[in-house]
Amino acid sequence: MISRARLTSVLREQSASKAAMIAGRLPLFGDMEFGGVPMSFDRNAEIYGEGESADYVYRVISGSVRAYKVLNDGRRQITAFYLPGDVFGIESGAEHSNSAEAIDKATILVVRRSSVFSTAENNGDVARYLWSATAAELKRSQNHALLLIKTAKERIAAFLLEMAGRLAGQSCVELPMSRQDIADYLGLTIETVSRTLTQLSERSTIQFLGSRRIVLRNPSQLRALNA
Amino acid sequence: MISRARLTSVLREQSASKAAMIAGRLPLFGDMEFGGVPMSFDRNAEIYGEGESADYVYRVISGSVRAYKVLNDGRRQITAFYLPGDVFGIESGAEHSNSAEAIDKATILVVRRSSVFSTAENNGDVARYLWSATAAELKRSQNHALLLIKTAKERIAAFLLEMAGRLAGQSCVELPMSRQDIADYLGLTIETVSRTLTQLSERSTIQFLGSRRIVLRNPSQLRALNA
DNA sequence: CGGGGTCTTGAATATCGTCAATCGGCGTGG
DNA sequence: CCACGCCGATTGACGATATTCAAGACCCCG
Repeated sequence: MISRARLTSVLREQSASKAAMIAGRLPLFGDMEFGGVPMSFDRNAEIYGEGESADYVYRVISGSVRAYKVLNDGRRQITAFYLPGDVFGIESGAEHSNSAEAIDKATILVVRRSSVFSTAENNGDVARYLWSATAAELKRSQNHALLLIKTAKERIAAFLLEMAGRLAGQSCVELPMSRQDIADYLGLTIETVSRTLTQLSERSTIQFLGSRRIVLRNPSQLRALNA
Repeated sequence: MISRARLTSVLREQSASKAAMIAGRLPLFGDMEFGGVPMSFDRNAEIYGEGESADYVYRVISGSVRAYKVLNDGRRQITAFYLPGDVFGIESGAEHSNSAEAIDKATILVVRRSSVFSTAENNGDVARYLWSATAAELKRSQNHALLLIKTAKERIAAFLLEMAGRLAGQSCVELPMSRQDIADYLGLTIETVSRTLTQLSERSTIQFLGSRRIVLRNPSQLRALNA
């Protein structure tokens, strides 16, 4: 994993030389580009921690990311999974309100917050983007809360449908995250997740091609579960 | 309840005469005022519904409000309670992403969205306020999701502490909402809420002065539960 | 007083969690 | 190339917590 000290120095360097702008031409959102640096994170490497100063904004280039909060006794609630193309880490305040880690080896575009914010001062489109991105997160969060009042079967069904939609799937979904990650996202235990998936497989609603490769044989059956 | 047609006509009238601006002088947020109208809503009256056009922004003057989403089988998740001073109904998109109802007889300041938005175009402070209000909602929503993975006792404790804090309490909290509202906020049943409150009362962590008036006898005990 | 809604309480059940053992894939090293 | 060991996933038996169904108490308002 690349330390935060290293990140700072990389960005300082880049800012001086504008090397990345010349080389990369990577837009942060839409077609808007702010001269960020693509960085590589190892599996399980921390990208930022809850309470840390929110000095950067991120975009997934490849791989996947989990954002989460933890209770003092260790229980973890994953608030979101971010997949290639997703922007995350935008904060209105000074600090990150949750933590983020790479799920697998991931490449993340890292952009200075100040670079985005100062542009937003004069550019209404950028300001609106920041707001609408936050509003979209809010919607997702509220739908996530709605998930957490459902039964285990319903939560799993909703999860599979969400992932199938976002992974722009062929007929087959390749999940990047472990059973523990799924459990912590859905507010269940790893055992309940496993058992429920097994049940769905027995009813041939889904089919396993390895524990993380899943074919949705009967999506409408899943949708029916999706109260 | 005042119908939406009536609301529209009230606001059109007001907009022409500016009567409310002269009479009311009611700021929407901070000291920013946009010429809204105070309106009265009966107990359980709908303020807006999920999916409706988000043409207005609201601020509680007196009384209290619940915002919620429902699953198609009727299960309801209350996403937030709004108390006097709280602003709600701000949307980045065109539609409301949840519904809102008055919990008790409430007076709500209703402001045209277009009036706020057009100001935000030229006024960075207003634009920033809109964004930071959405970001604050996002934080609350994520903490709410964190609530939903806790045990019943922990959820009740967190709820009591939250309400005690927001109701600017003396030693005594006067809850405006029913047990059913609490249950739907915490993802529990009404019976579990009732039983858990009874337990806390038996251990004299709290004391009842009527079913909705509660004294927090031992807040630190509640905080200890608040994992 | 009486009635309707809200709240509480009780007993039985169901769902999910816990604890524990086993399986299975995969990479490493002999 | 095969054996071992590790980590993740599955499965089973049991238990705890919250739900369900049902009855009764309380309280406010007419």
